Amino acid sequence: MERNGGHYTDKTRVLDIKPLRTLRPVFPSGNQAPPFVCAPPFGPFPPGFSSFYPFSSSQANQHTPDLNQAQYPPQHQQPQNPPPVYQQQPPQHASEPSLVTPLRSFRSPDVSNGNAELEGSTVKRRIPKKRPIARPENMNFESGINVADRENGNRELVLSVLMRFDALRRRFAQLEDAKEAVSGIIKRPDLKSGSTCMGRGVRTNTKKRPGIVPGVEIGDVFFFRFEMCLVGLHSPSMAGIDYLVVKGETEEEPIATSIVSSGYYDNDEGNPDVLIYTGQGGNADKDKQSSDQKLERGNLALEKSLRRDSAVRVIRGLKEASHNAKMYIYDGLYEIKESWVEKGKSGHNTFKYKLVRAPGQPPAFASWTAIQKWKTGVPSRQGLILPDMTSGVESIPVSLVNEVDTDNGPAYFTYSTTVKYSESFKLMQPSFGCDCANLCKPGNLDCHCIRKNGGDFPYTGNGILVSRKPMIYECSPSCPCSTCKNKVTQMGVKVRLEVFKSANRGWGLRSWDAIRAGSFICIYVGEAKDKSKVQQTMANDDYTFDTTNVYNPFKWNYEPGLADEDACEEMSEESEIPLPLIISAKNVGNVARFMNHSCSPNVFWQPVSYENNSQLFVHVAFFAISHIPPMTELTYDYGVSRPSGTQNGNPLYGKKKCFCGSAYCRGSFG
DNA sequence: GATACTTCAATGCG
DNA sequence: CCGCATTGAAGTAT
Repeated sequence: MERNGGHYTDKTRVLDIKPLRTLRPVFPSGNQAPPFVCAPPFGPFPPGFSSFYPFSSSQANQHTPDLNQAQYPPQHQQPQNPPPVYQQQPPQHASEPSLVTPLRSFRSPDVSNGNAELEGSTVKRRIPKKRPIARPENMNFESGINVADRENGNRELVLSVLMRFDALRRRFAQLEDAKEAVSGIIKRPDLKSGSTCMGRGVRTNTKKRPGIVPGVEIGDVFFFRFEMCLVGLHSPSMAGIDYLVVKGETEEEPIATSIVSSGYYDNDEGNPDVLIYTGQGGNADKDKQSSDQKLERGNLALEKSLRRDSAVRVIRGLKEASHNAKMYIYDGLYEIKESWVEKGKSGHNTFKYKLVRAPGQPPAFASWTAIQKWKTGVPSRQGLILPDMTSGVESIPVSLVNEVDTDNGPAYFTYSTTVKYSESFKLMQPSFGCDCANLCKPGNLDCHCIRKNGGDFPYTGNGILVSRKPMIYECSPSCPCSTCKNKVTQMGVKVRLEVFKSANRGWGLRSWDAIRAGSFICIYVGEAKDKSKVQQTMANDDYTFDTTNVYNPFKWNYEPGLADEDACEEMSEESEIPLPLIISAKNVGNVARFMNHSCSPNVFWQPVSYENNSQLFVHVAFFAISHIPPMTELTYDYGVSRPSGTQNGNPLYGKKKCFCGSAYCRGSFG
């Protein structure tokens, strides 16, 4: 039950800066990509690292020691006056050619080997394929998860399993999308990925148990039933009741461990701590009439749990009214208070169970219901300063909220959704889009834009990024493919965000909506400049994104050893930008300027380029690393600025003290 | 151990 | 945007 706010490392020791463990230059020479060794794919997570921290400000305040802000001013903060005025800037169009001066060129893509190379990028990132064809008989796949950890997990492992599942699922979805409908085999990428992970031992908490599951935290969100199977939260792939047979006084009897409430039956919306749950079975099937439910299996288990006062885990299935997003949120332990039999809609008997949430648990489902109400405006969000700090520039409002002190907003800046390019970014060469008629179909290798991505369509059908890459090429506004899905980062923010005052790190960014792994969040807006032509002091400003920083590499993509197709070669995931780019959001920016640093981030940045008016632009786009529960602060790794030329393999230290609170905190950043 | 059965999934089609 | 049919895999029961 310990959330990250409750357990801080001793910040007085921050001065004693540790070496940055796995830091590597972002442009390593040679083929040094580490072989996959089954470490957690995205930097280790501390066992208690966390997730859902709804209404965190008040809770955090209770537990957070004074972190001596006078001595270590929070990152990112500008002088607080004058009062905030969020002047909006009209969307920038091609009518301002002098401002929209593009980047230097890319070499025309080398389509022959399916790999677009950037000019000025001297390092060829392709890693020679060493793996044999990934067939079960000649594969020697090891999950890297030992027997003990597979039985009883931990936070790090749970997050790792979820990431590996979803990376594989996205890849299967990508492969399916690319096939013609006739030969498409992978109709259910979730099942395919899930059963692959099961078979290869990419799972944890296989020991079934009632109560707490190690590494799974209240408020965790899931988007597929299989995700809950793999981490041992709820093992049936479809059924709603999970149970376990234990020794009773006289004979063996089942007790319930967890239930999924999909909202299929009517739920009492009144009190989020109470759940009336309907037993299983009795439903009409294609060759079966509906019938009375029987006191067996899950129904019997719930009855026995009631007798034994044994609490069950409850997972709430949620459907957001606005769009079709279905998801699950783990809402902790409930006690079964009573049971009865009731006539269902079909006139047959159904079992009913009244469950009441155990006290003392952090809110999860209750927070979600509260957020749904905020969206209607009644009651309004507590601590609201501005309902939309973008003044309508974003299609979805961005709230400005302060629940911790009297600060009424960050310093003045101009909100914009488009990057301003300075004169120094002249394209040396024109660039071309594709000539697809209506939309660019995945798998269509005649599409120039798809070929620039190495033959892969970078996003799944619902706009989720499949893999990290040195560069993503999107279709451009001037491509004729008007309804094309390869324009994800050009369509603006799609999640309901809020800028909030954090307890110890100034303003931060978080989302009212749950965010799926791989979802686009926003781009980094500001004034883009060639760093080599800018004074050093400018580059050191707060509110600056610097692509030349040294970033901690991490593994996010699917593992070729898990995908059962042989064509995959392991590509570098690390970003590759053709010139030292800095983006200053000091005067002009968007929500990205409020995202804080963390050494265990939940967001990564990815270079994305697309052409406009025959000129190529590079953007820094942010995507979710893992599923992010509502109200969890969004953070990315700021990296460490590179001292000019004097690196010599010595560990690099950031200039700012880090307050991310992660057990894997490097101590500094920036 | 094989195999049948159960199951509040997820998708795509009309 | 929906209702419906289709396909589905783990775990349990036989």
